[in-house]
Amino acid sequence: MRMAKGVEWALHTLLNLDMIGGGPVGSGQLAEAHGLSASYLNKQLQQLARAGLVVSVPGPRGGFRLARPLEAITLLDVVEAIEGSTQLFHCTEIRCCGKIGELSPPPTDTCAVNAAMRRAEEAWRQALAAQCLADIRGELDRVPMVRQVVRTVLE
Amino acid sequence: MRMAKGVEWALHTLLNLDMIGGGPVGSGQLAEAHGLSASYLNKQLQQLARAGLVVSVPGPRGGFRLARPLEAITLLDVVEAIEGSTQLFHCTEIRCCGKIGELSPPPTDTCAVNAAMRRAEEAWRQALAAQCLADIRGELDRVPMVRQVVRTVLE
DNA sequence: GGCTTACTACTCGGATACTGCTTGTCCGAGTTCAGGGGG
DNA sequence: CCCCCTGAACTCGGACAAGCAGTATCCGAGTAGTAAGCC
Repeated sequence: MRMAKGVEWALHTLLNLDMIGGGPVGSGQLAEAHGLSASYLNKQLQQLARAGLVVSVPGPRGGFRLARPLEAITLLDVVEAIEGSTQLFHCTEIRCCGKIGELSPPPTDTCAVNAAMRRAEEAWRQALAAQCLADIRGELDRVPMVRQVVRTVLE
Repeated sequence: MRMAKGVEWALHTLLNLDMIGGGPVGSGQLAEAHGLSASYLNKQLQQLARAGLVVSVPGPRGGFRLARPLEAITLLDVVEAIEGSTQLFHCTEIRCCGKIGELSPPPTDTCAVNAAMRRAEEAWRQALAAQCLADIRGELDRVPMVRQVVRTVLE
């Protein structure tokens, strides 16, 4: 049970896009900034574009730019954009299978195991939604040099 | 990012082991109760045994039985026993790679992105640790028939 | 009749294949820009 | 001198492989129970 590596890539890339300002930046440059695979990062950026977090500009001098300020992008937005779903536990209703399932009456309520796992996941989702990327940028700005470095690398 | 199916199997099996009472039950019977693969369920039970949630009894009339009451087994115990780790996000320190990494000074603090994800996961872990299997059994007992069915199936 | 002993059947336990998803790569569609030619 | 047209280069976008963790299976090690043989 590991989160896709693309989430980490997307988070850092979104932060970089914010520091550079408004102009679109190509996936090649963004990948080079952190030594990533350009094609694969491009794939993740397409996911972000579909989710409405970035907008893609085709053609030369094109690339990706933020669709909205970091204050309006939560960790949950990014995780859902990349992973597609934040549901960790998938109930297969095994309580209805096998000998126990045959002898038991068809259940009317939701599975208690499923409900308990859902409660825990909801706490995770809320914690993800409570943190926006602007908060992380705030921590990054404690070292003032990083902003300078990003602008130098991405021109 | 899906939780392993074995977690669901383990949770239902632990609940069944509690309803049956004290005697050890073989993985074959436990699997048949929910129409699962006996060999694979056995593998999960071994993980639970290593984690100290159940004790294994070898030989004929052997099997598995609970190592402690359901009040002392949390959802976190089960998830960690099966998954091995509850760390979803793995920071690969890409901030130190590529052009940005070369130009930036070696960081002293922990990655801000990593810290934010850890905070969210901690909320999940706490929600898992706050729920014990006895709570789930309490919900199951609302339908009094299930206890009867389990005892009939597992003899 | 009671004890010992060998055997059998049944269980866990770990080593061994298979499957699906994450990861990674490649090439085509579309667009902007530049340069040359014509009016 | 200005406008139009053609070409090229660069970008995104989706289709196509490789690697790995989760899934599933099988067979061997060990033990309790049983039944036969012996004292």
